Amino acid sequence: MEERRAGTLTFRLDLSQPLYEQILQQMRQAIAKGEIGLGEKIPSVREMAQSLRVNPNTVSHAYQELERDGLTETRRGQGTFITSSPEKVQRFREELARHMAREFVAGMRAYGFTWNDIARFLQEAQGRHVHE
Amino acid sequence: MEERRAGTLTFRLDLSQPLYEQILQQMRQAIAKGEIGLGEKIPSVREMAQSLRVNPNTVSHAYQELERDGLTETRRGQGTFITSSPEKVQRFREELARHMAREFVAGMRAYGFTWNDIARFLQEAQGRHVHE
DNA sequence: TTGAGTGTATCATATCACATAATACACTTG
DNA sequence: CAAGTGTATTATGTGATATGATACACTCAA
Repeated sequence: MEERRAGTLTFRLDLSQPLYEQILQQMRQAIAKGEIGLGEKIPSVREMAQSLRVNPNTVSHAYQELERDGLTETRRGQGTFITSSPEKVQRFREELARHMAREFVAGMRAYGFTWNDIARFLQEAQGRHVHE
Repeated sequence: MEERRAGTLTFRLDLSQPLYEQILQQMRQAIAKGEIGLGEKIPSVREMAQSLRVNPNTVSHAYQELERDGLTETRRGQGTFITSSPEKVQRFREELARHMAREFVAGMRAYGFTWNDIARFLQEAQGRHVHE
């Protein structure tokens, strides 16, 4: 429920999930939405840890996952930077979306829902948002 | 990866999730799909534990969640039975589907995907299944 | 060259969820 | 009464997570 700022980013952390997972996901979302520019430097592990009031190891864990995602590059002695390759971000977004969609459809089918059911509940869920 | 049988049911358990969660989900799915008849008795805690080669406490944990779902009724000294109310099963299915759809749409939007994106990836995911 | 700031690695410690094991209790039925 | 129900309790063990304290290799500006 509480907001914590780190540079231009804002984080919401709670106890429902591992901290490093929450940091990781919110960083992924910020990158995917272009809220951090390509090639931009993100706060250092120690800075981020202090801003979020979290242990540096926890931030480091999240940063290492980001690099495995291909979303960041770390330069020893310099810091961690968003990848300057739009293709890598795009690839991440597509793989993620495909994964989420597959999981959702498979999950619904495991409970016996047909494609028509799925479409119906999605329409209902969409109603809660502005159509873009 | 391994299949374990308990009465008419078949379970697949691994180490990727808590055991009680896997038992719970697969029971929910069996009930939602009508693979267990309304009012039917399900294996006792000890039976199920032996069939699945799992601790009775673990099975008990799953059974108690099932009752919280409104999917089963427990009669002390007799056993655990699927609810005989079709409405309760229907209600569970609807609430579950609504929840899954909302979570999915919200998750996709958190990464900046529009409704058109969502529809596109869903079509792609659907292609992996038979249209019913 | 030095010092401050990078990411990273390694200990130790603590907590929590999960699973198991062993018992025990209240209840129902044959 | 005996066997089979679900449930509760206590103890033990394990793994993931988080913290804290240090240390190391690297880069860059002063």
